[in-house]
Amino acid sequence: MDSEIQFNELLQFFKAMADGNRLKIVGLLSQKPHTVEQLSILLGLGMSTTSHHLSNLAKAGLVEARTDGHYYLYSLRQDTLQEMSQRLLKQDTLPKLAVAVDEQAYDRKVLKTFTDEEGRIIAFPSQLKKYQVLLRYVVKAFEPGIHYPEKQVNDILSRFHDDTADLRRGLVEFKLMAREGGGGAYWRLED
Amino acid sequence: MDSEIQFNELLQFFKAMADGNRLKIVGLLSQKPHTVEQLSILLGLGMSTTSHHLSNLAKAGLVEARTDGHYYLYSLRQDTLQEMSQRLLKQDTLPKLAVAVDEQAYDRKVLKTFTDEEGRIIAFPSQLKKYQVLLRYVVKAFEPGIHYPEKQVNDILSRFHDDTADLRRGLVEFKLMAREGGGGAYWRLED
DNA sequence: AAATCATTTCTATAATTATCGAAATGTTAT
DNA sequence: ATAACATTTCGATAATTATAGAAATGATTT
Repeated sequence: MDSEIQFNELLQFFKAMADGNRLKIVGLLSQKPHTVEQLSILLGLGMSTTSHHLSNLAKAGLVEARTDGHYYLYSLRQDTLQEMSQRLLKQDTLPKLAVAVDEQAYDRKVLKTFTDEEGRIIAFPSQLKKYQVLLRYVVKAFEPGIHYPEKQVNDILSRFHDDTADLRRGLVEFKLMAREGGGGAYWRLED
Repeated sequence: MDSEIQFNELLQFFKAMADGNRLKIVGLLSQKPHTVEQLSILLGLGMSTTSHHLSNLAKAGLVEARTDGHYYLYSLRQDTLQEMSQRLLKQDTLPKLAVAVDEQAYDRKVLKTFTDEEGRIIAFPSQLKKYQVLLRYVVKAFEPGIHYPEKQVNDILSRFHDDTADLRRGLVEFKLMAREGGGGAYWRLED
Protein backbone atom coordinates (compact mmCIF):
# COMPACT_ATOMS: atom_id res chain seq x y z
CA MET A 1 0.00 0.00 0.00
CA ASP A 2 1.28 3.41 -0.99
CA SER A 3 0.37 5.29 2.16
CA GLU A 4 2.22 2.67 4.14
CA ILE A 5 5.39 3.78 2.38
CA GLN A 6 4.50 7.42 3.03
CA PHE A 7 4.13 6.66 6.68
CA ASN A 8 7.44 4.91 7.08
CA GLU A 9 9.27 7.50 5.02
CA LEU A 10 7.97 10.33 7.14
CA LEU A 11 8.65 8.44 10.35
CA GLN A 12 12.22 7.77 9.27
CA PHE A 13 12.64 11.42 8.37
CA PHE A 14 11.45 12.59 11.77
CA LYS A 15 13.53 10.04 13.61
CA ALA A 16 16.58 11.14 11.69
CA MET A 17 16.03 14.76 12.71
CA ALA A 18 15.03 13.98 16.30
CA ASP A 19 18.49 14.12 17.80
CA GLY A 20 20.43 17.19 18.82
CA ASN A 21 23.71 16.11 17.34
CA ARG A 22 22.13 15.11 14.06
CA LEU A 23 20.36 18.48 13.87
CA LYS A 24 23.71 20.17 14.32
CA ILE A 25 25.18 18.01 11.58
CA VAL A 26 22.40 19.10 9.26
CA GLY A 27 23.13 22.70 10.15
CA LEU A 28 26.84 22.32 9.48
CA LEU A 29 26.30 20.48 6.21
CA SER A 30 23.87 23.16 5.06
CA GLN A 31 26.81 25.53 5.03
CA LYS A 32 29.32 23.31 3.30
CA PRO A 33 30.33 19.66 3.01
CA HIS A 34 32.42 18.18 5.82
CA THR A 35 34.36 14.99 6.46
CA VAL A 36 33.48 12.62 9.27
CA GLU A 37 36.54 13.68 11.20
CA GLN A 38 35.74 17.37 10.95
CA LEU A 39 32.21 16.81 12.13
CA SER A 40 33.27 14.62 15.02
CA ILE A 41 35.74 17.23 16.22
CA LEU A 42 33.22 20.06 15.87
CA LEU A 43 30.60 18.09 17.77
CA GLY A 44 32.98 16.62 20.32
CA LEU A 45 31.93 13.07 19.45
CA GLY A 46 33.84 9.92 18.59
CA MET A 47 34.27 9.27 14.91
CA SER A 48 32.36 6.02 15.07
CA THR A 49 29.46 7.83 16.72
CA THR A 50 29.50 10.52 14.06
CA SER A 51 29.63 7.87 11.37
CA HIS A 52 26.62 6.22 12.93
CA HIS A 53 24.67 9.47 12.90
CA LEU A 54 25.59 10.07 9.29
CA SER A 55 24.45 6.64 8.21
CA ASN A 56 21.19 7.31 10.03
CA LEU A 57 20.75 10.53 8.08
CA ALA A 58 21.80 8.80 4.87
CA LYS A 59 19.17 6.10 5.34
CA ALA A 60 16.57 8.85 5.41
CA GLY A 61 18.09 10.28 2.23
CA LEU A 62 19.14 13.48 3.99
CA VAL A 63 22.87 13.32 3.35
CA GLU A 64 25.12 11.75 0.77
CA ALA A 65 28.81 11.05 0.61
CA ARG A 66 31.06 11.63 -2.33
CA THR A 67 34.60 10.41 -2.28
CA ASP A 68 36.94 13.31 -2.85
CA GLY A 69 40.59 12.46 -3.24
CA HIS A 70 41.86 11.57 0.17
CA TYR A 71 38.59 11.62 2.10
CA TYR A 72 34.84 11.28 1.96
CA LEU A 73 32.85 14.48 1.87
CA TYR A 74 29.37 14.38 3.32
CA SER A 75 26.89 16.92 2.06
CA LEU A 76 23.26 17.76 2.69
CA ARG A 77 20.54 16.72 0.28
CA GLN A 78 18.50 19.88 0.42
CA ASP A 79 16.03 18.41 -2.06
CA THR A 80 14.98 15.64 0.33
CA LEU A 81 14.50 18.10 3.14
CA GLN A 82 12.41 20.38 0.96
CA GLU A 83 10.37 17.49 -0.34
CA MET A 84 9.57 16.38 3.21
CA SER A 85 8.66 19.85 4.44
CA GLN A 86 6.41 20.40 1.47
CA ARG A 87 4.77 17.07 2.00
CA LEU A 88 3.77 18.17 5.49
CA LEU A 89 2.09 21.23 4.05
CA LYS A 90 0.02 19.24 1.58
CA GLN A 91 -3.64 18.83 2.45
CA ASP A 92 -3.88 15.09 2.07
CA THR A 93 -0.67 13.98 3.76
CA LEU A 94 -1.79 14.03 7.36
CA PRO A 95 -5.04 12.12 6.99
CA LYS A 96 -3.13 9.39 5.20
CA LEU A 97 -0.99 8.86 8.27
CA ALA A 98 -4.01 7.40 9.96
CA VAL A 99 -4.32 4.72 7.32
CA ALA A 100 -1.70 2.79 9.21
CA VAL A 101 -4.21 2.63 12.02
CA ASP A 102 -6.90 1.17 9.84
CA GLU A 103 -4.43 -1.37 8.53
CA GLN A 104 -3.68 -2.45 12.02
CA ALA A 105 -7.33 -2.74 12.89
CA TYR A 106 -7.76 -4.70 9.70
CA ASP A 107 -4.94 -7.04 10.66
CA ARG A 108 -6.45 -7.62 14.07
CA LYS A 109 -9.76 -8.46 12.54
CA VAL A 110 -8.22 -10.93 10.11
CA LEU A 111 -6.19 -12.57 12.83
CA LYS A 112 -9.22 -12.87 15.04
CA THR A 113 -11.09 -14.57 12.22
CA PHE A 114 -8.41 -17.01 11.11
CA THR A 115 -6.68 -17.99 14.36
CA ASP A 116 -7.95 -19.66 17.52
CA GLU A 117 -7.37 -18.72 21.15
CA GLU A 118 -3.95 -20.35 21.17
CA GLY A 119 -2.87 -18.45 18.09
CA ARG A 120 -3.02 -21.42 15.70
CA ILE A 121 -4.22 -20.87 12.18
CA ILE A 122 -7.70 -22.27 11.69
CA ALA A 123 -7.81 -21.98 7.93
CA PHE A 124 -5.97 -20.31 5.10
CA PRO A 125 -7.86 -17.33 3.70
CA SER A 126 -8.36 -17.29 -0.02
CA GLN A 127 -7.85 -13.55 -0.27
CA LEU A 128 -4.21 -12.71 -0.84
CA LYS A 129 -4.29 -9.68 1.48
CA LYS A 130 -5.55 -11.76 4.34
CA TYR A 131 -3.03 -14.50 3.66
CA GLN A 132 -0.26 -11.90 3.91
CA VAL A 133 -1.60 -10.72 7.24
CA LEU A 134 -1.19 -14.26 8.53
CA LEU A 135 2.36 -14.45 7.19
CA ARG A 136 3.34 -11.18 8.88
CA TYR A 137 1.92 -12.61 12.07
CA VAL A 138 3.78 -15.90 11.75
CA VAL A 139 7.14 -14.39 10.87
CA LYS A 140 7.27 -12.68 14.24
CA ALA A 141 8.10 -16.07 15.75
CA PHE A 142 11.58 -15.75 14.21
CA GLU A 143 14.32 -13.59 15.65
CA PRO A 144 15.83 -11.18 13.14
CA GLY A 145 19.48 -11.91 12.44
CA ILE A 146 19.33 -15.59 13.33
CA HIS A 147 19.81 -18.33 10.74
CA TYR A 148 17.45 -21.26 11.15
CA PRO A 149 17.97 -24.69 9.57
CA GLU A 150 14.93 -25.96 7.71
CA LYS A 151 14.16 -28.49 10.41
CA GLN A 152 13.82 -25.79 13.04
CA VAL A 153 11.83 -23.59 10.70
CA ASN A 154 9.33 -26.41 10.35
CA ASP A 155 9.21 -26.92 14.12
CA ILE A 156 8.35 -23.31 14.68
CA LEU A 157 5.86 -23.13 11.83
CA SER A 158 4.10 -26.28 13.06
CA ARG A 159 3.00 -24.30 16.09
CA PHE A 160 0.78 -22.33 13.72
CA HIS A 161 -0.36 -24.91 11.18
CA ASP A 162 0.44 -28.45 10.03
CA ASP A 163 1.04 -27.35 6.46
CA THR A 164 4.50 -25.98 7.19
CA ALA A 165 5.52 -26.22 3.55
CA ASP A 166 2.81 -23.79 2.52
CA LEU A 167 3.82 -21.29 5.17
CA ARG A 168 7.51 -21.65 4.32
CA ARG A 169 6.83 -21.04 0.67
CA GLY A 170 4.66 -18.03 1.44
CA LEU A 171 7.22 -16.45 3.75
CA VAL A 172 9.90 -16.68 1.08
CA GLU A 173 7.62 -15.64 -1.76
CA PHE A 174 6.55 -12.45 -0.02
CA LYS A 175 10.06 -11.65 1.13
CA LEU A 176 9.47 -11.97 4.83
CA MET A 177 12.20 -14.59 5.01
CA ALA A 178 15.11 -15.49 2.76
CA ARG A 179 16.92 -18.71 2.08
CA GLU A 180 20.59 -19.37 1.63
CA GLY A 181 21.50 -21.05 -1.65
CA GLY A 182 20.06 -24.49 -2.25
CA GLY A 183 19.17 -26.40 0.91
CA GLY A 184 20.64 -23.84 3.30
CA ALA A 185 19.29 -21.94 6.28
CA TYR A 186 16.44 -19.43 6.47
CA TRP A 187 16.45 -16.03 8.13
CA ARG A 188 13.98 -13.29 8.74
CA LEU A 189 14.17 -10.15 6.59
CA GLU A 190 13.58 -6.66 7.96
CA ASP A 191 10.30 -5.06 6.90
CA MET B 1 20.35 33.70 22.09
CA ASP B 2 17.60 33.61 19.52
CA SER B 3 18.90 30.77 17.42
CA GLU B 4 19.22 28.72 20.58
CA ILE B 5 15.45 28.91 20.97
CA GLN B 6 15.00 28.02 17.31
CA PHE B 7 17.16 24.98 17.81
CA ASN B 8 15.30 23.64 20.82
CA GLU B 9 11.92 24.34 19.30
CA LEU B 10 12.76 22.44 16.16
CA LEU B 11 14.32 19.60 18.11
CA GLN B 12 11.22 19.29 20.26
CA PHE B 13 9.04 19.31 17.16
CA PHE B 14 11.02 16.51 15.54
CA LYS B 15 11.13 14.46 18.72
CA ALA B 16 7.39 14.79 19.05
CA MET B 17 6.86 13.47 15.53
CA ALA B 18 9.50 10.76 15.75
CA ASP B 19 7.30 8.01 17.10
CA GLY B 20 4.98 5.80 15.10
CA ASN B 21 2.09 6.02 17.51
CA ARG B 22 2.33 9.77 17.78
CA LEU B 23 2.40 10.08 13.99
CA LYS B 24 -0.78 8.04 13.86
CA ILE B 25 -2.34 10.29 16.48
CA VAL B 26 -1.50 13.30 14.36
CA GLY B 27 -3.10 11.57 11.38
CA LEU B 28 -6.24 10.76 13.31
CA LEU B 29 -6.54 14.22 14.82
CA SER B 30 -6.10 15.79 11.38
CA GLN B 31 -9.42 14.20 10.47
CA LYS B 32 -11.34 15.12 13.57
CA PRO B 33 -10.85 15.63 17.31
CA HIS B 34 -10.73 12.50 19.48
CA THR B 35 -10.83 11.67 23.14
CA VAL B 36 -7.97 9.90 24.89
CA GLU B 37 -10.04 6.78 25.17
CA GLN B 38 -10.94 6.68 21.49
CA LEU B 39 -7.34 7.13 20.52
CA SER B 40 -6.12 4.46 22.88
CA ILE B 41 -8.57 1.92 21.48
CA LEU B 42 -7.74 2.78 17.89
CA LEU B 43 -4.04 2.49 18.58
CA GLY B 44 -4.30 -0.51 20.87
CA LEU B 45 -2.47 1.29 23.67
CA GLY B 46 -3.17 1.81 27.33
CA MET B 47 -4.86 5.07 28.18
CA SER B 48 -1.99 6.24 30.31
CA THR B 49 0.36 5.63 27.42
CA THR B 50 -1.86 7.55 25.04
CA SER B 51 -2.09 10.38 27.52
CA HIS B 52 1.67 10.45 27.73
CA HIS B 53 1.98 10.73 23.96
CA LEU B 54 -0.57 13.51 23.89
CA SER B 55 1.23 15.52 26.51
CA ASN B 56 4.39 15.07 24.49
CA LEU B 57 2.65 16.47 21.42
CA ALA B 58 1.10 19.23 23.49
CA LYS B 59 4.49 20.33 24.80
CA ALA B 60 5.56 20.84 21.21
CA GLY B 61 2.39 22.85 20.61
CA LEU B 62 1.05 20.31 18.15
CA VAL B 63 -2.20 19.43 19.88
CA GLU B 64 -4.55 21.10 22.31
CA ALA B 65 -7.38 19.88 24.50
CA ARG B 66 -10.72 21.50 24.94
CA THR B 67 -13.17 20.24 27.47
CA ASP B 68 -16.41 19.22 25.80
CA GLY B 69 -19.27 18.08 27.97
CA HIS B 70 -18.22 14.88 29.57
CA TYR B 71 -14.85 14.41 27.94
CA TYR B 72 -11.73 16.19 26.79
CA LEU B 73 -11.40 16.55 23.08
CA TYR B 74 -7.91 16.63 21.67
CA SER B 75 -7.42 18.35 18.35
CA LEU B 76 -4.52 19.11 16.05
CA ARG B 77 -2.96 22.53 15.87
CA GLN B 78 -2.45 22.70 12.13
CA ASP B 79 -0.95 26.16 12.43
CA THR B 80 2.02 24.91 14.48
CA LEU B 81 2.66 22.16 12.01
CA GLN B 82 2.55 24.57 9.08
CA GLU B 83 4.78 27.04 10.84
CA MET B 84 7.38 24.33 11.47
CA SER B 85 7.31 23.00 7.92
CA GLN B 86 7.66 26.47 6.49
CA ARG B 87 10.53 27.20 8.79
CA LEU B 88 12.40 24.25 7.34
CA LEU B 89 11.98 25.69 3.88
CA LYS B 90 13.43 29.05 4.81
CA GLN B 91 16.95 29.69 3.60
CA ASP B 92 18.46 30.81 6.85
CA THR B 93 16.98 28.25 9.23
CA LEU B 94 19.39 25.40 8.64
CA PRO B 95 22.66 27.31 8.93
CA LYS B 96 21.48 28.67 12.26
CA LEU B 97 21.22 25.16 13.63
CA ALA B 98 24.99 24.99 13.62
CA VAL B 99 25.36 27.98 15.89
CA ALA B 100 25.22 25.69 18.86
CA VAL B 101 28.45 24.15 17.61
CA ASP B 102 31.79 25.47 18.70
CA GLU B 103 33.17 26.46 15.33
CA GLN B 104 36.68 26.85 16.60
CA ALA B 105 36.96 23.45 18.21
CA TYR B 106 38.31 22.01 14.99
CA ASP B 107 41.10 24.51 14.64
CA ARG B 108 42.10 24.10 18.26
CA LYS B 109 42.27 20.34 17.91
CA VAL B 110 44.43 20.57 14.81
CA LEU B 111 46.78 23.09 16.40
CA LYS B 112 47.11 20.95 19.48
CA THR B 113 48.07 17.97 17.35
CA PHE B 114 50.57 19.71 15.10
CA THR B 115 52.28 22.25 17.35
CA ASP B 116 54.34 21.89 20.54
CA GLU B 117 54.07 23.83 23.78
CA GLU B 118 56.09 26.72 22.38
CA GLY B 119 53.82 27.01 19.37
CA ARG B 120 56.29 25.54 16.88
CA ILE B 121 55.01 23.27 14.15
CA ILE B 122 55.88 19.65 14.82
CA ALA B 123 54.90 18.27 11.42
CA PHE B 124 52.98 19.26 8.35
CA PRO B 125 49.59 17.53 8.11
CA SER B 126 48.80 15.75 4.88
CA GLN B 127 45.19 16.92 4.90
CA LEU B 128 44.79 20.16 3.07
CA LYS B 129 42.21 21.49 5.52
CA LYS B 130 44.54 20.93 8.45
CA TYR B 131 47.45 22.52 6.61
CA GLN B 132 45.30 25.59 6.09
CA VAL B 133 44.54 25.73 9.79
CA LEU B 134 48.28 25.95 10.44
CA LEU B 135 48.68 28.67 7.85
CA ARG B 136 45.90 30.76 9.39
CA TYR B 137 47.66 30.34 12.72
CA VAL B 138 51.05 31.35 11.34
CA VAL B 139 49.81 34.37 9.43
CA LYS B 140 48.74 36.02 12.67
CA ALA B 141 52.41 36.76 13.32
CA PHE B 142 52.25 39.41 10.62
CA GLU B 143 50.67 42.83 11.13
CA PRO B 144 48.08 43.76 8.53
CA GLY B 145 49.09 46.72 6.38
CA ILE B 146 52.83 46.29 6.83
CA HIS B 147 55.11 45.30 3.97
CA TYR B 148 57.81 42.80 4.92
CA PRO B 149 60.94 42.10 2.87
CA GLU B 150 61.52 38.41 2.20
CA LYS B 151 64.37 38.22 4.69
CA GLN B 152 62.14 39.37 7.54
CA VAL B 153 59.36 37.06 6.43
CA ASN B 154 61.74 34.15 6.74
CA ASP B 155 62.89 35.28 10.18
CA ILE B 156 59.34 35.34 11.44
CA LEU B 157 58.39 32.05 9.79
CA SER B 158 61.47 30.33 11.23
CA ARG B 159 59.91 30.74 14.67
CA PHE B 160 57.31 28.19 13.54
CA HIS B 161 59.26 25.78 11.34
CA ASP B 162 62.60 25.46 9.57
CA ASP B 163 61.01 24.96 6.20
CA THR B 164 60.19 28.62 5.74
CA ALA B 165 59.94 28.22 1.98
CA ASP B 166 57.07 25.79 2.34
CA LEU B 167 55.19 28.10 4.67
CA ARG B 168 55.82 31.12 2.46
CA ARG B 169 54.56 29.30 -0.58
CA GLY B 170 51.47 28.08 1.30
CA LEU B 171 50.62 31.53 2.62
CA VAL B 172 50.69 32.97 -0.87
CA GLU B 173 48.93 30.05 -2.51
CA PHE B 174 45.98 30.24 -0.13
CA LYS B 175 45.81 34.00 -0.34
CA LEU B 176 46.70 34.72 3.25
CA MET B 177 49.61 36.84 2.07
CA ALA B 178 50.45 38.52 -1.20
CA ARG B 179 53.71 39.47 -2.90
CA GLU B 180 54.66 42.56 -4.79
CA GLY B 181 55.92 41.97 -8.32
CA GLY B 182 59.10 39.92 -8.73
CA GLY B 183 61.33 39.86 -5.65
CA GLY B 184 59.37 42.49 -3.73
CA ALA B 185 57.84 42.60 -0.30
CA TYR B 186 55.09 40.46 1.24
CA TRP B 187 52.02 41.65 3.13
CA ARG B 188 49.19 40.07 4.96
CA LEU B 189 45.77 39.94 3.29
CA GLU B 190 42.49 40.43 5.14
CA ASP B 191 40.12 37.54 4.90
C1' DA C 1 52.73 -4.96 -2.52
C1' DA C 2 53.11 -2.40 1.59
C1' DA C 3 52.07 1.37 4.30
C1' DT C 4 49.17 5.04 5.70
C1' DC C 5 45.03 7.26 6.61
C1' DA C 6 39.85 7.83 6.81
C1' DT C 7 35.80 5.54 7.54
C1' DT C 8 32.78 1.90 8.85
C1' DT C 9 31.35 -2.18 11.42
C1' DC C 10 31.29 -4.74 15.64
C1' DT C 11 30.62 -5.29 20.57
C1' DA C 12 29.37 -3.64 24.81
C1' DT C 13 27.46 -0.23 27.87
C1' DA C 14 24.99 4.00 29.21
C1' DA C 15 21.12 6.87 28.57
C1' DT C 16 16.69 7.75 26.95
C1' DT C 17 12.09 6.66 25.86
C1' DA C 18 7.76 3.76 25.56
C1' DT C 19 4.78 1.09 27.97
C1' DC C 20 1.59 -0.57 31.48
C1' DG C 21 -1.08 -0.93 35.91
C1' DA C 22 -2.35 1.36 40.00
C1' DA C 23 -3.28 5.34 42.46
C1' DA C 24 -4.40 10.23 42.32
C1' DT C 25 -6.58 14.12 40.23
C1' DG C 26 -9.99 16.60 37.90
C1' DT C 27 -14.73 17.19 35.79
C1' DT C 28 -19.70 16.69 35.28
C1' DA C 29 -24.14 15.57 36.75
C1' DT C 30 -27.14 14.33 40.50
C1' DA D 1 -21.02 17.59 48.38
C1' DT D 2 -20.87 13.13 46.32
C1' DA D 3 -21.06 9.68 42.80
C1' DA D 4 -19.53 8.41 38.33
C1' DC D 5 -16.40 8.74 34.94
C1' DA D 6 -12.29 10.51 32.08
C1' DT D 7 -7.79 11.72 32.35
C1' DT D 8 -3.32 12.30 34.34
C1' DT D 9 0.59 11.19 37.38
C1' DC D 10 3.50 7.76 39.60
C1' DG D 11 6.50 3.78 39.88
C1' DA D 12 8.54 0.06 37.65
C1' DT D 13 10.06 -2.45 33.62
C1' DA D 14 10.90 -3.29 28.70
C1' DA D 15 12.57 -1.60 24.45
C1' DT D 16 15.09 1.54 21.80
C1' DT D 17 18.80 4.55 20.83
C1' DA D 18 23.34 7.01 21.61
C1' DT D 19 27.90 6.39 22.57
C1' DA D 20 32.79 4.89 22.61
C1' DG D 21 36.74 1.83 21.72
C1' DA D 22 38.60 -1.87 19.03
C1' DA D 23 38.86 -4.35 14.95
C1' DA D 24 37.90 -4.56 10.04
C1' DT D 25 37.36 -2.40 5.65
C1' DG D 26 38.38 0.81 1.85
C1' DA D 27 41.07 4.03 -0.55
C1' DT D 28 45.57 6.40 -1.76
C1' DT D 29 50.32 6.94 -2.00
C1' DT D 30 54.94 5.23 -2.04
